[in-house]
Amino acid sequence: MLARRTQRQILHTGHPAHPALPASQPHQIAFYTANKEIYGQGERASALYQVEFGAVRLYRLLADGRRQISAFHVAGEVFGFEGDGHHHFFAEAICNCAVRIYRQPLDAQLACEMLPIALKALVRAQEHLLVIGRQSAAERVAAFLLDLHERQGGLPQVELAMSRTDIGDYLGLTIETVSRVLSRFRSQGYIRLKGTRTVELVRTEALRALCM
Amino acid sequence: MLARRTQRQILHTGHPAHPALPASQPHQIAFYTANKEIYGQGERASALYQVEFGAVRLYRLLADGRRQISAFHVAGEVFGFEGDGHHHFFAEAICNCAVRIYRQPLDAQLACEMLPIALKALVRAQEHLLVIGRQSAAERVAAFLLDLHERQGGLPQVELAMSRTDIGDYLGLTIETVSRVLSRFRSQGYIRLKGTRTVELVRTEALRALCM
DNA sequence: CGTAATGTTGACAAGGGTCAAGCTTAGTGG
DNA sequence: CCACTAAGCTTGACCCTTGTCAACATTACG
Repeated sequence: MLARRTQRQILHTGHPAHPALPASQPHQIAFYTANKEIYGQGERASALYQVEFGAVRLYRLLADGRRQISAFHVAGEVFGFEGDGHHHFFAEAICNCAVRIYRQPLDAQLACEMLPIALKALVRAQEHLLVIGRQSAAERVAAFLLDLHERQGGLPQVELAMSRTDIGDYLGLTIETVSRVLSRFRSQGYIRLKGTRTVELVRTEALRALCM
Repeated sequence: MLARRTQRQILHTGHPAHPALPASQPHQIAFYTANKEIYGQGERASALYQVEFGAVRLYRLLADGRRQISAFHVAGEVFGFEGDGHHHFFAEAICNCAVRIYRQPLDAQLACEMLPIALKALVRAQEHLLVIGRQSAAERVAAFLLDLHERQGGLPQVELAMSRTDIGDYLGLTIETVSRVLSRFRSQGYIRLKGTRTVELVRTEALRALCM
């Protein structure tokens, strides 16, 4: 059903499934199919977005098409605050997903709510700089798997919403390198691959030791 | 004189040389000599810092000593907001420098002032991810020189406050690679080196073309 | 002026990128 | 329900950029 939608759909609701921004006014939910743009670089930033279900990627492009994904966002997470009134990044749906949109003036109360979210995003971005700037391919992939692992509640089964291309563009690697590292982790018994998008972490401590 | 100080010095003043945080209470200025720690990872975060003169580096370390500098801050810039009450990074003086320290409770007014600063830092960090994740050594160094160039008001002479080691740790490169790229830029006529810490940008447009 | 820290350059090695071929999976239509 | 196709993924061979190690040069400082 969702896969057939080519336009985004808007509907109104007052019952968020995840903790909503407390200061929130009436808001909308928008649905997007895989790879649909949520907003584009340079567009006027006029709202905050909270993922209801599915997953979203934020990225930037170089002139020749090289892409860096700066963050993935999953259910409950907020994105789209970008300061000076214009988006500096692209936001796209990774898979079919729903996004709650908050349009409201930036007042003191909203600033108080946004600040901790923005600071958390800042810490995440700066930690990611360490991963990309100073860690090897294996360390990056291990850190990525462990990050998803934690965000999915610590279950051994980790579901990858994103393609190898997305993972590569997030970690500053090529898809071939990502694939090779995953294959090596499997042959080392660190993980089991159940289909290309499901990873079972078998030796979590070994992965953790890798990226200390 | 300053170089002789081994402890930081505190003094009080009410006349900032740069735009201060408007909501500021009485505050202090602290002096640091080169390589002195301003705060450490894990320390309780209880203040905001504004560079009065000199330059500061923020960084993180891996267990084996690999270092990633996430940002340099120069006169007028604010740093040290880190959300959940603890610093996630180290802050150190690059050279002799003075830092204005604001200690005050986080209220709505302060949140309103901090939000745009935090968002700007976030955008900078995410842009830096693109540089480190997807650009070659030459592109990274070019982007770095142009960034300093702009922050120093567009003068052709760019003063490097930091060592090659710092530049390497900021760009995710080794000092040897940084040095080689600078030498190549010089032999290509893109820059002139007047001592190791002064770079004159001769063909700015060539550098700009490099990192598009 | 001498010493230590910092920076440069060269030779070599290795990690990861590129290109290409083949394999899997999911989606489509007969 | 199966076969076909296209997209996504894996694997191999090769190469290039950058890292490593080492020697030397330069600068800063006592």
